[in-house]
Amino acid sequence: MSGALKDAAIRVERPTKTLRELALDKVREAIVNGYFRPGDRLVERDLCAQLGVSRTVVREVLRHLESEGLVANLPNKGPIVAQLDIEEAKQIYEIRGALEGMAARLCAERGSPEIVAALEDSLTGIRNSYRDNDMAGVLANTSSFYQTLFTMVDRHVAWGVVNLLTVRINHLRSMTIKTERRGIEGPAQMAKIVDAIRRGDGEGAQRAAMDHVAAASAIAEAVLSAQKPAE
Amino acid sequence: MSGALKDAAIRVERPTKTLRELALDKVREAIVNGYFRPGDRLVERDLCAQLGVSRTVVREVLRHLESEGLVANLPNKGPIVAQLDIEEAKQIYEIRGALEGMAARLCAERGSPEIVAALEDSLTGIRNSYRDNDMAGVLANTSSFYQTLFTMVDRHVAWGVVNLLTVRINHLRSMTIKTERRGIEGPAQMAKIVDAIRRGDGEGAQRAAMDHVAAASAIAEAVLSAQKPAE
DNA sequence: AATCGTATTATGGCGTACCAGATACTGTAG
DNA sequence: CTACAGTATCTGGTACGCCATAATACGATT
Repeated sequence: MSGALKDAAIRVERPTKTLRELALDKVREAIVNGYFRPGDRLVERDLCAQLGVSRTVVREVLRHLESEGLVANLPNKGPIVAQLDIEEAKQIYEIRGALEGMAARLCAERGSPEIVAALEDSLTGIRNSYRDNDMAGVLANTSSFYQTLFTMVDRHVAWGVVNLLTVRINHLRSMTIKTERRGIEGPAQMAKIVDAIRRGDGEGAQRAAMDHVAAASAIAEAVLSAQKPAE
Repeated sequence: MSGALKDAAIRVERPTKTLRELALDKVREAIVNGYFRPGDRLVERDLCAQLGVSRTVVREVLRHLESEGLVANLPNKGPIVAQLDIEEAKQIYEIRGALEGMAARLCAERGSPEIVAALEDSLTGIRNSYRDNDMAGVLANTSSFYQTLFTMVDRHVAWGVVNLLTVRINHLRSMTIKTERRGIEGPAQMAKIVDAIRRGDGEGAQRAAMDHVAAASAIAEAVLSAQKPAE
């Protein structure tokens, strides 16, 4: 074990990203940023030109995004950017609630001060970002908040699932955090989670986490249904 | 709307499975059936020959399986069949517990007799399959039991997540159901879920579902740790 | 003989060209 | 103005080739 760690420390960390991974990130970014809009067709050969890579790479990227749920494939028509159905979004929030609630409960039952400290770090990061109007910072710190929630109790698989689902609602997230009062209520709800964890109150931590997600879900639903008629 | 339905009814249901999907199913089957063992290298050109398709297709299939977690990609080495780590398996069972518990609770709160009827159908199917020693039937009926649990309350996304995770532990499942007494205890636990749903007892249904998964997890852990030294 | 450097091989990563089938568009003839 | 045929577009799929890298085998030098 310690030997393996020593090796890992010495290992020359060559950024051996394959072209495919780079392209994957680019396209995913383009989708979540809204450069490609939901319903847009993703023409393989056009993507080749825009990305400067071959069809082989583009096709693999499209397959990957398809299995992530960001891209849908119409038979004999080709891939399009997946539409985010409001029903689906609600389900994704519900699942996140279940899993984040579970993780919060586990954190509370673990009763480790490091967890509380790490969570509070992220939380002050969120507050500062809100104060500076740095929305990217809010997202990043929120993400790291949940990451510690999951990984401090070694729930990497659940964290992976949450991430997988989150990319599908990413542009929703960037809209909900801009909502009025979210800069106050969001951190307050998260502080409740941290408080319950500090008290070792598993039940309360779970409920607080689920409440927080439920609030986000409600905002997302409002945003989405307000936006729907405009399309 | 009715026009669309009529069209759908008339539509000639051509099995428009693309070659890629066929190959995907074949390889996935081969992995979960144990034809490819965990740790085996999956050499692209060999797979081309065995499947009778081109490298492009094989590569897309490998990417897909990679994002399903069935295949791992070693940098500069290539794809291998993913090893199922015991820790990961436990986490998968835990997530299933959370989601299936959620679905069971929703079913109970819905209070619809159709749900109970459908679940009992699957349950008798499981009992009959156990009686006939038809293990494939057990798996199929168990799957349909959970499918109704999720889809009758329109939780298709959660059902997708559960399916995604389940393929990774599929060979575990086929071992746990063969365990002694599982033919009695398994259906009994599931009957408890159905009972709670019939009573409209959401809390009880959730707990029963989580108990059932926990039991499966414990058996899987025993099987896996007994098997580990042999490797 | 041991070690170091080099050639070979296996394999994945990537690109290009080509064909078939489906679909959407377009222009022409009746 | 309509119907039909032809055409362009696009994906699905295949074949082939090139390059980079890792591992292994082999040979040369000290």
